Amino acid sequence: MARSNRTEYAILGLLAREPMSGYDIRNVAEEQLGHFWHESFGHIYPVLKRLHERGWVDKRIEEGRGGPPRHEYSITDEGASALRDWFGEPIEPMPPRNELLLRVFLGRFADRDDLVARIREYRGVRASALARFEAIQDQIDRESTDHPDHTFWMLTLSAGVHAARSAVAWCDEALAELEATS
Amino acid sequence: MARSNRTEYAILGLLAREPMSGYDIRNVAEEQLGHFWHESFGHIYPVLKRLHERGWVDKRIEEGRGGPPRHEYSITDEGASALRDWFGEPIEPMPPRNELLLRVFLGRFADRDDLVARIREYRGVRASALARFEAIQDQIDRESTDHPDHTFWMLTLSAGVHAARSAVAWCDEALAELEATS
DNA sequence: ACGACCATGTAAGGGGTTACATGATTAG
DNA sequence: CTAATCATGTAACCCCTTACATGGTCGT
Repeated sequence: MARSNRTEYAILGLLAREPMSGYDIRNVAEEQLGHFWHESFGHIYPVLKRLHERGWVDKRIEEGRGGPPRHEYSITDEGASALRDWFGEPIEPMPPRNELLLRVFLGRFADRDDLVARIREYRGVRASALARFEAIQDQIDRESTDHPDHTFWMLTLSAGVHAARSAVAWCDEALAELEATS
Repeated sequence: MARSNRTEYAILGLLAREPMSGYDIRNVAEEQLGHFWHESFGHIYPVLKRLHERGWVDKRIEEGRGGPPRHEYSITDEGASALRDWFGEPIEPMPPRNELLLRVFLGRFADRDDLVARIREYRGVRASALARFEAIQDQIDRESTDHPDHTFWMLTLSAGVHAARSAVAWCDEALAELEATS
């Protein structure tokens, strides 16, 4: 039941870096956390409200700028302390749900061509992710080696590279196997 | 909104292998799909009911055996056809949610020791998974090379091995990095 | 004029987990 | 005697996504 709310801490963490609006949070999440995290508007706004009620974030409203007023949120001391505590807690693993592997496992009931097509699709996605990660690695290394987040960015990128490389390797192995025994 | 119901096909696929009860499905899922898929009782029973109403599975009730009667489900022709169709559909990727990487990304706000502890925990989990997968690979190769599912089992296991190996490699890299700049 | 971007939020609803309720059989 | 296994199912509940509602500004 408890199912700790990971979105709360994701948002809190982003606000620890700099004050932002819900809209900004969404964009930052997409651009910078995109390969390992996701947040949608429909969830961000209610969570932000909750965080505010709890006193973990402050809210400042920018009025008079056409369209709805912008709500800028910033982390409070209480929020920062909650964030620090969170890092101390063990991570409860998510129950796995890998649909590609489910299909492969049940592959006996599939048309061989369908199976191959799915793996090829997946290989394409992962190969282009790999190229993207490597490009960003180069870029960050050229531009911002002294940023306080540098080490952490590089580590998450490296995780992406490792995962994508092994995914591509597995796809190649699987495709070879399935095409050999076609 | 659609959000195709992956549980339906997981269950259907297991019933395609052999007729089973909800209880059996849970056990098979845990033992054989455990490393890439998960199902809980609270979800299996309602889905099974839905599948039956839709005519994708048949139900046979074994009465008089102490405790609640056992419901044995088997796939119908309609169900088998729906399953085959499913393999033809592209896989809609799940939005990613990797809490360890989220924490690493926000690592600037963490105690270094907490971060290291989380990565070590994760490394332990993945390293023991790796050992388990390799043991099962050996076992299957010794015992059931002629099983109709052999190729597919080996492919899912190999995916597990690839993923676990790359996870362990990343952890070692990350730990070295974090301990060097402590 | 039109689309992209800025910006907030609500409503509906599905998918899935956990806890609860119930109870017989079997192995140690 | 007790714990594990067999076996079904419901209720509560949360997390999160998608779709909808609304509208101003800016670039082309």
